[in-house]
Amino acid sequence: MVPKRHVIPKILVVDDEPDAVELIRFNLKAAGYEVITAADGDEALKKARALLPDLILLDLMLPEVDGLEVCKILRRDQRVSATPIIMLTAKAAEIDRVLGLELGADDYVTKPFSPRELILRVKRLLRSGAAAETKSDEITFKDLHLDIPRHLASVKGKAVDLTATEFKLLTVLAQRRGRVQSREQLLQDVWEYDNLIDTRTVDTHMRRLREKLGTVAKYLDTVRGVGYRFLEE
Amino acid sequence: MVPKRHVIPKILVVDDEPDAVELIRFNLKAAGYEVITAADGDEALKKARALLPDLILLDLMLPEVDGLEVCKILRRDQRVSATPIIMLTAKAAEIDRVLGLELGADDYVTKPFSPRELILRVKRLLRSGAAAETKSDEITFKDLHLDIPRHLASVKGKAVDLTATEFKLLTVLAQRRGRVQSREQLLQDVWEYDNLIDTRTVDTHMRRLREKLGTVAKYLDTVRGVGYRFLEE
DNA sequence: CGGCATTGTTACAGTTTCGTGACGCATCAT
DNA sequence: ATGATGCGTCACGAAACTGTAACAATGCCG
Repeated sequence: MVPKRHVIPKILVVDDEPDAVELIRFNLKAAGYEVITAADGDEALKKARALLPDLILLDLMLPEVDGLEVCKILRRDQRVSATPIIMLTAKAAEIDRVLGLELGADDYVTKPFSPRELILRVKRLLRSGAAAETKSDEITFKDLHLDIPRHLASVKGKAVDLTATEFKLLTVLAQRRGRVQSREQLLQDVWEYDNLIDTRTVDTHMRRLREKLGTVAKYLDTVRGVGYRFLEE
Repeated sequence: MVPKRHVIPKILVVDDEPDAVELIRFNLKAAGYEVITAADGDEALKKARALLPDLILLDLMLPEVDGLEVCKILRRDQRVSATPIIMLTAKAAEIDRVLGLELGADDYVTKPFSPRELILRVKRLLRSGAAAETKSDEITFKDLHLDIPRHLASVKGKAVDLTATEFKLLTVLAQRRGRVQSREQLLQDVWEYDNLIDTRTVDTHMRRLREKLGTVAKYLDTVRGVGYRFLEE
């Protein structure tokens, strides 16, 4: 499903300005990544498909096929649709425009950027591994399937009837798979701003979820004294 | 936990020209920052690691270990790799600027600079929250791996089940690797303002940690009459 | 070697935290 | 209206965690 990760993360840098490419290459290599480059959209598409990089740094302004187009095409390609993409743009204002187009980049960096900032974003996206997956509007993990826009949950293909709150709680946990969420955090994200709610309420909803989820319940893990998490394995 | 930002941002100024240092110190203090200084590369490295400043002002030309080298070394050190660095350089030459940036500085200022300009850049970097948000959320050292957001500890890749307190204690020690922490200090950082607790409690938790950590236990070092530390080698 | 201070170890009781079932209230379609 | 459904809170018991004290072991000083 998700393309396998390389031991040394492989990063495809797509930019037509040689200076920028070299600066990025230097820093990524120093940070321990393998770097491949492409100077235009066609080359980018070819290399992305052939070499299956773990992450793509994509300049917005490219000759021929521009960055937006490349991004869209990549997102439609099964093999690379899950690969995180960081967009490079010259102007902060462009980000708004890009966001408006909803084309599924995972992060944005405006030029000029500090290498440290870039590396940090790269690290973050690579670490979150499931980056693309968590952004998508469906989540499948083990026996569980969540279709977020349709508000449908199923275990082993069998629909499970969840209330709105239960669904949202499960979604938040599944999207942050592996990471512990405190009750406060969950209240904020699931119940939104309603700080008047008792933290123990979360427990009750967890219980109801567990009850309904059958075999999936064992992935709903309590971390005593901290919060809850959706197990990764 | 992530090393917390100091309430008053602490800035390390590294320069071997006393006049320049004083000028900077005066202006930073006037702007409400705490200032510490180092006159050469070795001192800079030591202080950066021991005092964990929120930002570093680093002169490019230093006796012994020069600024570039210091920058490189700091970037490799997990504890300070996320600390923003501003390079100070006497030469306006573009070459130096690029070199500095490639080595991971976040900004640069050419001498002579106006105090106002310097303060503005300092503020910008501190504000960008870069420091806080980017401090590493995992720690790997020898056989030990700590993933803080996931609340996972593992030794040689095998998960170790730690309670909330144990996890936090270990995290604090690992983050301050090499430095001895007094029991009082640990109580403050791990137990947070709960000064009613007996210092011997720390001992008990250390024991529990050692028991659970197997081969890593040998890095949990007792400094008789002082406290505990996580050994560096 | 002996005495003192400090730390390691063990056991245990008190406390905290969590899962669970029950309850009352609000909403809503019938 | 009324019954069903969802939600938030509460109370209780079980289990896990934590702090402390008491004792053993160790290091340190002369």
